Amino acid sequence: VLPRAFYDRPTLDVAAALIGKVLVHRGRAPSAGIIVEVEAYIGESDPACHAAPGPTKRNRPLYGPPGHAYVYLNYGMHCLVNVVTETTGSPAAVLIRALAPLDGLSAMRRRRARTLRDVELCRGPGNLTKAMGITLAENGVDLCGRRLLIEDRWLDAMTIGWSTRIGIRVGTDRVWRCYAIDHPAVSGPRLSRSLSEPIHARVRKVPRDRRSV
DNA sequence: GTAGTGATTTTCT
DNA sequence: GAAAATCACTACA
Repeated sequence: VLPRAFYDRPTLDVAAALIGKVLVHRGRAPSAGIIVEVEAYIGESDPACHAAPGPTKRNRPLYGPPGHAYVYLNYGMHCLVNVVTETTGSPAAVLIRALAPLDGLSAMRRRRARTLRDVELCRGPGNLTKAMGITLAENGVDLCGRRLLIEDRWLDAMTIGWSTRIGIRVGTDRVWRCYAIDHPAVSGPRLSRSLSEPIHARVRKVPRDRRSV
């Protein structure tokens, strides 16, 4: 299980290191999935970060200690889960956007739809919380506890790439989306080897010091 | 595969 | 009262 020190670092480092780690929810019906896509939201100067207006009741977990969950309701119907990074008082987090399902697939189908293929179960930030059974009840929980946590398992290496963040109207200039290249469970437009020019012109290879697994 | 549209509720102004 | 870090559905190529 990742210790608090893992989250107590620059957010982009945490984002890159999360790809290939395993999100585990031990709820009523335990489930787990490999993280394949994340986005960083950093500080009050980031217009897309919920800390942009300064401290409010809603964004309180962002200002709290690292290694806690920040779950909120988006568009009135989807729960989105973030992991809080950086030291107390420094509001930043990494949004989990997609997982490759690993354990508890039948529970995921029960919570979503029985007909879905494996790679569709946790593709998209709203979809993954539904599949994993993560709700507003998990807002603020300590990821160093036993209910909701992230594990470092012995898994195959993944090649990661970066792009601009998707699904937002502001702050689209920052290249803070990190994902496993060519993984079918990644949401949104994905790189295709068949295209001579990548869909995301801003995708680049990750620097050696940001490479994970 | 892409494009358009509506659901729905919390938060903050 | 507007906006929001989305999704599923439809139509169409």
